[in-house]
Amino acid sequence: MTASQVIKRGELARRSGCNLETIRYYENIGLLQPPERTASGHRLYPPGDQARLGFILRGRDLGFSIEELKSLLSLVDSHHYSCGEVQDLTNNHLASVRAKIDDLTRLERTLADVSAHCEGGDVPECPIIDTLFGRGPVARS
Amino acid sequence: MTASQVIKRGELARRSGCNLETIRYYENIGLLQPPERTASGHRLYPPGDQARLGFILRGRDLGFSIEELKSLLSLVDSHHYSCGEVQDLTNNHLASVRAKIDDLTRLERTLADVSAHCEGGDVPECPIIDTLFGRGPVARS
DNA sequence: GCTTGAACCTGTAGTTACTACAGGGGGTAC
DNA sequence: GTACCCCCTGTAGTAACTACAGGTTCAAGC
Repeated sequence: MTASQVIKRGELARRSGCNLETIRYYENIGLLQPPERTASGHRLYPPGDQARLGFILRGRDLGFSIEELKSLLSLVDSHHYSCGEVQDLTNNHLASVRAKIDDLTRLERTLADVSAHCEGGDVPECPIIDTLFGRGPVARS
Repeated sequence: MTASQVIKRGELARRSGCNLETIRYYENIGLLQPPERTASGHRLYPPGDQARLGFILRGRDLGFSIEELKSLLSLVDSHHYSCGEVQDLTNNHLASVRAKIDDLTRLERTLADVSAHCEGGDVPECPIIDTLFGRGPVARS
């Protein structure tokens, strides 16, 4: 961990693949601590901050919300979290992902069903439009 | 279609199950036409408007975006749409729903995997945290 | 030493699809 | 007449960014 590992915002964005503005946004909402600055005000990120941003980005990739990540990071910051607490948060999140998949799967079946009833082509009657007007075979859930 | 079928916004909200404010929102963004008003400015919705709101709500239930519904409604309003155009819009939407399901399913597998590696309990080492820090077995996609 | 251009700084507005609120007017029942 | 609900308007808040305007600062080349 030498001084050469301290980088500015642009370089952090490049290395992490994160949008430049998003880094500032994460600082504004308290997900990233305000880093040290140069005399002229440029932000300087040590390796610890780089790892923390990586944590956040992987968490977002896994669909954790900002609030969930705040909870996870405050556990990490406390240095005395238990594996059970982390697993609870993860399992709650997993349950909501599964619920979303179920919703979308039902949606997909309905859409496929309604589209299958449609002959396409140039006719001016359309069972999809009928469905949306509540006249068709597929009702609003 | 008698005059008694003309209703005010609150009644339309109750009958449709739509939030009161949402009706005004749909008018603001051009999904619903500005209705007739009483002398004192209260909105009056005839059955046609009630059916149109039903169309919009069923469309939203099926996951169509506001922009997609604008396209569908402008087809309907043109009175010379073809079934094929409607089916194209529906199939595009269906494809994006399926893509979302695929994304979430991959997510679900990763989360289930990472949670399964975690023993829970009071130990201070956690494979979920390790994963998020990029030290674990599950990499960022 | 000077110039150029990229990188950085700030605050603010836009995105989606609503939802909620403040502050006021209208309608009706008692 | 007064209580109370409904309706009106404009505006701000939500999630998670992204983009922009308008202004410094840095680093390289001459």
